[in-house]
Amino acid sequence: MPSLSPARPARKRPGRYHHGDLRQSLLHAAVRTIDRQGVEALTLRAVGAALGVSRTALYRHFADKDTLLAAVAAEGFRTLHAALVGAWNEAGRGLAGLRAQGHAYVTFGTTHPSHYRVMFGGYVTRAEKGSDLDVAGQAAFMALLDALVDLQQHGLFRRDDPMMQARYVWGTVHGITMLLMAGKMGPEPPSADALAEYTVDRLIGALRRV
Amino acid sequence: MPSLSPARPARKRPGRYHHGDLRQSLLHAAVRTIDRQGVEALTLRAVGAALGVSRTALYRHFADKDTLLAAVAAEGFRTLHAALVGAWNEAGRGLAGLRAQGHAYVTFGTTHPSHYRVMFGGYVTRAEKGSDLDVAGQAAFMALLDALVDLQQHGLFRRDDPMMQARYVWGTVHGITMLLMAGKMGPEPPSADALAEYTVDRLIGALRRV
DNA sequence: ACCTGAACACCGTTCAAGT
DNA sequence: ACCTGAACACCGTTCAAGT
Repeated sequence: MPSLSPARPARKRPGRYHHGDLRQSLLHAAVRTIDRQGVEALTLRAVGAALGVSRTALYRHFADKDTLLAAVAAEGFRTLHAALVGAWNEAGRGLAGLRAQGHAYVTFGTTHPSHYRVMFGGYVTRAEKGSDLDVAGQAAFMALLDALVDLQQHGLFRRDDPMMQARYVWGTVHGITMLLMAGKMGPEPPSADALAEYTVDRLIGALRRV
Repeated sequence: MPSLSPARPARKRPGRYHHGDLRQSLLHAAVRTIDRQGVEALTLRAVGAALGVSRTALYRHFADKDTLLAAVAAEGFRTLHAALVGAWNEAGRGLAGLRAQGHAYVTFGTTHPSHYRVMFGGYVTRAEKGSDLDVAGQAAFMALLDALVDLQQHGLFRRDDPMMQARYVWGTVHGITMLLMAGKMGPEPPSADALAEYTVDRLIGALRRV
């Protein structure tokens, strides 16, 4: 599982010419900046400066700012995917597995709000089909879809179109997570856990075999 | 119901000194630009130019760009509020009323994607309590909350915390709307109406009195 | 291959000055 | 009260040049 709050990436030693693994360092530096100051505040100049590298060095590794953000989003989806698969298996699959996925999803969002906003905030405008980002996003979605199919096959969930079920569940946890992060859950918002608990309860009620 | 796609706002007559209702015109010009080119592409310079006015004239009416966007978001919430109240009443309240609200919500988002993104995309960073934006957002939320309380009182919905129910329902339709708008509903996404229909069906199933 | 520094075409915002 | 024009401190991106 890729780390989302990496240790400080190495600065270039002033004398040396090559940085080393600049691409990976650029990614980490961008993530750090976003985590601390938000997506809007991210400037390529600051990223370069944090690594002791010129502001144009980045263009050797990313076509532009959008591509850098796409890489951040892809990393986020990979981490989310790992969290969902882990939750499902560690909870022993079944209804408990889906509950665990629901909690894992909300927790991922609230503990990595900046990553989450890059993933879903529309900052990445060109998500080409087959791209790293596209593949990572699909994989995360599949972790949920697989769980729902499993529940259907065990006769626990209603047997309608699994894709439609997955869209519904994903939309629900996504919306809850977004509103919670945006502070739009009212003046005295419930905790992330309480909200996730209520959400999972209702979701299961909505999809249970009748 | 305030219009979200206003007619072209009047340009200043070159000779004249005063523009007239500049504040309203600025707002309309901003909305037009956002609808056509997205939030990222909105520049104060372009807004001024569209009205035949200097780019700093805006600062007489809005403290800064953030305040302008907050006004756009507030206008969006007022329109959404009107749509939700209208849907509820025109459908004759009850379960049909809630179904209509669900459709109205998704329709509002998909037909005004740019507005929707300003409202929920985190572009407005300072939503002060008691501000125009805050009040408009609360009012829209109340339209949903009122509907749920009504359904509870008629014995149709389970009698748990109405606020929690409202958060859940809002989160669900919000998430569905966002993912649909962002093109994250898969390679062959269902129509907005089909998605809204499925969503409303499941929501009612989740909240029905047992 | 990889990095640099100057340059270009943009931004939001401030401010003294005009009417 | 309302608007202007120049100026300031920023951006992302390009490109010829260096190692």
